[in-house]
Amino acid sequence: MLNDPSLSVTQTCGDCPIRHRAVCARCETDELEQLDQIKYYRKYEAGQTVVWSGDRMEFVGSVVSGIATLTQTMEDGRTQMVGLLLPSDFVGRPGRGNAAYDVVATTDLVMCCFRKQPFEDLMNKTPHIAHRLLEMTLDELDAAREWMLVLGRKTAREKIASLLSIIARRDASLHLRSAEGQLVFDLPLTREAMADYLGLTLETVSRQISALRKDGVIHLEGKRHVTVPDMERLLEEAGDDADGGMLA
Amino acid sequence: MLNDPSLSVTQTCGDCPIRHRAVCARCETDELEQLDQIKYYRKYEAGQTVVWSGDRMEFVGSVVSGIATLTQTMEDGRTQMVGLLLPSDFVGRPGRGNAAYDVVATTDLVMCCFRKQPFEDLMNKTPHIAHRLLEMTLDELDAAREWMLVLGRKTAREKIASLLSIIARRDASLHLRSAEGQLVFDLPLTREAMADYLGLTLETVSRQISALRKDGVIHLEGKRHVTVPDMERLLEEAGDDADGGMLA
DNA sequence: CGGGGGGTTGATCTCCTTCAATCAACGTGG
DNA sequence: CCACGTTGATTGAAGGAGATCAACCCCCCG
Repeated sequence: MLNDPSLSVTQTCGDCPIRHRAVCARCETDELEQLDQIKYYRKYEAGQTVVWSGDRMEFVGSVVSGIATLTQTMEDGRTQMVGLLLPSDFVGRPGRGNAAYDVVATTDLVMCCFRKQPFEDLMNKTPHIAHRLLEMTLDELDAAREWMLVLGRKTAREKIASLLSIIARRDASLHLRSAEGQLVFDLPLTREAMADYLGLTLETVSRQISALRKDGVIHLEGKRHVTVPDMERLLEEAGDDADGGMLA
Repeated sequence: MLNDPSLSVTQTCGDCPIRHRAVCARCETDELEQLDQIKYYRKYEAGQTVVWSGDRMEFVGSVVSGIATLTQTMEDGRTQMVGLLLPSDFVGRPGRGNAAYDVVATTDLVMCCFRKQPFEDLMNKTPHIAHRLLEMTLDELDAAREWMLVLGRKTAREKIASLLSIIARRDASLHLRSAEGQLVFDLPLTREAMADYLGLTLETVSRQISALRKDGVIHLEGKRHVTVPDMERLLEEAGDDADGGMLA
C-alpha cells in the first residue's frame, strides 16, 4: 500500500505517449489546455485496486502506461474479466456516479485522471471529446461482442489461441516487430488472469498452453515469453478466419 | 421472402412510440424535422435477415416495433448472439462501412431507417444525437459486459434464470404489470435462439427450463407463456444479488 | 393425410472442472 | 547461506455438467 509521495509524473499533453489515441486525441490545442487544467497523474502498483465496484467514482481518466483489468465478481467469488485496459484506454463512465466494475492494476500503472464533474462539463462543451469517446466506446463494444463469441462458443484450446492472437496483434501494432513473420511477446497476464478472461480454470489454461506448445503452435521461454512461428496457424487454432485484420 | 409493397408505415416523429428512448430522444423539434427528412420506415417479417454480416451498410436506424437479434457465426456454423434488439434500440455503427454482425428479425419488425451518410452528417451537426448515441452505446456496453459474466461463469441453470429475469424486468418496465409481485410475460425467443444467446445447446435450454418449472421457480402455459411467482427467487437462481435494480 | 418446425426427453460421451501433489523462482529472516 | 513460506505454474486422477445423438410429441398448415 505504498503511497509514493514522489508520484509527480508531470508532463505536458504535447509529449504524452497516448496523445493521439486517448479521449483527447481529437482535441485542438485550446481544448487541450482546458483538459490540462483539470488533469492530474496518479500511479498504482501492480496488484493495487484502482476502483472498487460500487464505490463512488471520483474521477475518470486514461491509462497512460501499464495494464489494468476490468472485472466483475459474484458473491460466491466467481470472477469474470470484462475488459483489458491498455495504454490510451478510458476508465469510467461519464454520467454515472458509481463504478460498475473493479479496476485492478496488473502491472505498475500510470493514469491520467480528470475529476468527474469538470470533465463532464468540459465534454458537454467540446464535441471533440464526446465524439472521440463515442468512437472508443463503439470499439469497446465490438471487442466485448467478439469476446462473447469466445466465451460462449469456443473450446478451451480456441479460447487460449484467441487470447494469444489478440495479444500478438496488439504487440505487433505497437512494436511493428512482425519481421520474418515471427511474432514475439510477453504475456501481460498470469494464468489465473487469463482464466478469468476466458471463463476457464487456471489449470485448463495451463494445460492448453502446454498443448499448443507441444503441437508447435507457439514456443515458450520461461512462463511468459511467447514466440509465434506462424500467425496463420495460430488464427486457425483460434477458430477465426485467417487474414483477420492485422492492419486495423 | 414476401416483399410487401404496402409497407408504408408513415407517421410523424411526434407520435412515434419510441420517441423518448431512441437516438432522437433528446432532439429539439427543428432537429426532429431534419431527421424526418432522411428517415423512412421498413418492415421485415419474422425470420427475415435485416443485415448480413460483411455487407455494406446502406442505413442505420432504430427498432420501432418487434424484436431482432445480433449474431456472430463461425465458419463451422457455431453461432453466438451478441445482442438482442428491442424497440428503441439502434442498429448500425456510424463511421463503419460494413456490417459486423447478422441482424435477423425474430418477430415481425418495423425499423425507422436513416440513410447512412446523411445521418452521419446530421450527427456531426447536432450534438443531441451524438450525445444520446453515446449514452445508448455505453448502456449496450454495460449489457454486453454483464452478458460476458453470464457466458463465462454461470451454470446452465443460472444462465436460463438470468435470461428470464432480464426479459421479466424489461416487460415489467414496459407494462408495469408487476401487480401482486406476479410477473407474466411471453418468451420472444425460440429455444434455439435462447441457446444461441446463452452459449448452450437447445436441449440444455429445454431441460433447464423444465427443471425450473418442476422446482416451482416459474410456471409455464404452453411453451412460451411464463409466470414468475417470486422474482426474488428467480434472481437468486440467476446468481444475482437480489434487489438488482427493478427501477432502472 | 403427410410433413415440418418447435419442443421435450433419454442415453451416452467428452471436455472441462475439481481436488491434489509437485515444482521452480524468489524473498526473507535466522 | 540455508530453511521456510509464498506465489505462479504444471501435471495427474477422478468426477460431473453439458454436449451429442436420437427418438418422439404436439400442433399447425398445406
